[in-house]
Amino acid sequence: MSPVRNLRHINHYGKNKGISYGMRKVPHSFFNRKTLIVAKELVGKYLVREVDGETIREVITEVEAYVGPHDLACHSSRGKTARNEIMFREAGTIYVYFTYGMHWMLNIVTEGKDFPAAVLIRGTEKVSGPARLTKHLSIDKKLNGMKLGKSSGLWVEYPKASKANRASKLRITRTPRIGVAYAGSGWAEKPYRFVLQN
DNA sequence: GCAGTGATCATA
DNA sequence: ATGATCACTGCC
Repeated sequence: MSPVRNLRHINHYGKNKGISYGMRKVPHSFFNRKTLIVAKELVGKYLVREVDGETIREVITEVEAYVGPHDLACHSSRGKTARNEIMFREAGTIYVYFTYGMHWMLNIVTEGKDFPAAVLIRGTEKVSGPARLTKHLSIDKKLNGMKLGKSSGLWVEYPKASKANRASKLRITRTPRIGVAYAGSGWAEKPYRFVLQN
């Protein structure tokens, strides 16, 4: 059984009624680490959305790291603004912003308070593309500034340790980030996008 | 290949 | 106040 099939099996196991047997919530401390580490480790974990009594639980397949104010592709690279002040908050805070007049982007704040960095969630097993993902999961500005957890109805889970998932090795590839060609000094080319291979 | 669509931000 | 931009998508 391939690693991904193994994860899908676990996903299916805990699916209905919002129950998550064998799953554990990722603590906020998970996000209070270097953004590249957080990004890479988010791939293969489960994004959980609880809204209107329904629970959606899907494997995260694609993310990008925006590593701090020195990163010229990062919103915080030109100082604090009304929009990006969320990025200066504690790790595990949800940063949702609006772009192109119609799309919501989902990010999770990383690293220490007052260090503005985040991971953009770009896709799950069911949907690819950051704007399609937020539409699929009913994510918009109402979540902006909330923390991951029951109160926001959005969090991340991972399978409890077991022989099955300890044996699974995820195949993750790294590429440059999408849509950041404007970023100078080599930041556009940095391989900060992490994708789970099928 | 590019239109759509409007908040956000820099400039003034 | 104004104009350019935009961590995108879908249709041509």
